Amino acid sequence: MTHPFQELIDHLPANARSELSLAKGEFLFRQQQPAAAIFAIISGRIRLFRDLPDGSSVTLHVARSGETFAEAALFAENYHCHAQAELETKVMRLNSRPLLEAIALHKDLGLHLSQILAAQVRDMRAMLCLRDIRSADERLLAWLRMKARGEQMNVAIDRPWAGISEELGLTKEAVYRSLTRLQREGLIERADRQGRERSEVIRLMRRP
Amino acid sequence: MTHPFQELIDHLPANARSELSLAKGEFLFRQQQPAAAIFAIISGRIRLFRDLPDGSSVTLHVARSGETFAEAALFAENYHCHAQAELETKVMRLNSRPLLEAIALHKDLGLHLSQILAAQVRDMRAMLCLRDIRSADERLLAWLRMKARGEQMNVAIDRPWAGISEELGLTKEAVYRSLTRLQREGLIERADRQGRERSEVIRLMRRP
DNA sequence: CGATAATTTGATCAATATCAAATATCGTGG
DNA sequence: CCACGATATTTGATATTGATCAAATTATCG
Repeated sequence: MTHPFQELIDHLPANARSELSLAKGEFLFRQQQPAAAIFAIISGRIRLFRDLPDGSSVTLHVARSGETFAEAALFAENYHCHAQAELETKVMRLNSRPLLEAIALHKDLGLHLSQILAAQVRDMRAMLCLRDIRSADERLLAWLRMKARGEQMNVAIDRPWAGISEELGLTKEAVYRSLTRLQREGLIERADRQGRERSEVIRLMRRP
Repeated sequence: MTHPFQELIDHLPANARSELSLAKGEFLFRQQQPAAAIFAIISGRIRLFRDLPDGSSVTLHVARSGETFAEAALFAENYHCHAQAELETKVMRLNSRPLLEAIALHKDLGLHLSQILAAQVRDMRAMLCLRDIRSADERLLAWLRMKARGEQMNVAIDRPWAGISEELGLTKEAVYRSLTRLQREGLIERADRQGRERSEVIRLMRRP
């Protein structure tokens, strides 16, 4: 798995990064603790949440395999939330200090970091936009359109629909049913279903 | 209105920025057109959407007053979507060239840009997280908790609930009803309702 | 004071969540 | 290669909730 940060990582001294393993329930860092690194998930899942003065807490993010998190910690004195492993989890740790030094030295890196973050902003805005679509069919269709590549408007589905459903903010049942409806209405075609590559391709049909 | 980009803007030569007025329906830029600037909305609303090979289109974002957009255009050859004013709209335009030059010169600016973007990423992740909460009451409560400041857990509401409802992905009716339910259950208190400052304060009650 | 926008309450409906269960597929070890 | 368990996909029945449409009330601003 190659992270968006890969190029940054490659320009860092070896001692700037390390790999950590966390048991389920273990904390990667705690709210208030001095911020010293940002992270990328290799495998597993980390929940970020904040304790509030009234004793309650709010979840701010659940980071999954391949994702980075705590980027804002680069610019903060302390972490503003807890990071707890929800599963046995492996993360890559990038120390702020050498990262900032590398950026100061090599100004392309700073821009590159901005580029990575700008892409994330763009993608997340699109996901938020999707969430504004109330109808399951329309939301799924919009998601497929965003993912579609090429003149053919094909979308390769490379992971279980259950995960995609979560991303869409729908239950898996709702998504499966939408898929059948969209297919029945001729808006999509499903192919390669049986392939041993455990992958499926959705083709969007020309029909604005 | 002070943008997050303000500090960046202050470090730019005057000719790097300009203010544009768009009529309702007018395009700020078009998909495929060479990318030459990023923008911040002064007033009005801009919809970003992409045309797809099959003739359909998807909305990627609706940027509102105070927001910036097209940041990724800094790093792209061409715009990857259209930007169209949904209302009469004023935007601040920041030309990519001088912006990139200023960053190359003054490396703090690059970091500062990263910082702005990292904050946006953090905030948007939190908003996405909110959307995963299905119950209107819970979602609103979580939003209030995120916004709450200080030991007192007060939230200043400085704009109509209709706008907040949209941000939450709920209708205004749903939000008003949630507010009364939460109040009835003693989870929140509403104060300063009548104030001529047209603002209201929600106080979260200690009750984890 | 009148006009406009914001807040509130009500009734109804449609859609998705939920719970349950059947079928299909995949991966693995024998 | 096959059997078996785990995971993924699919379909069904039902309930809940928020969307929608409507309308009343209240606040805000000239």
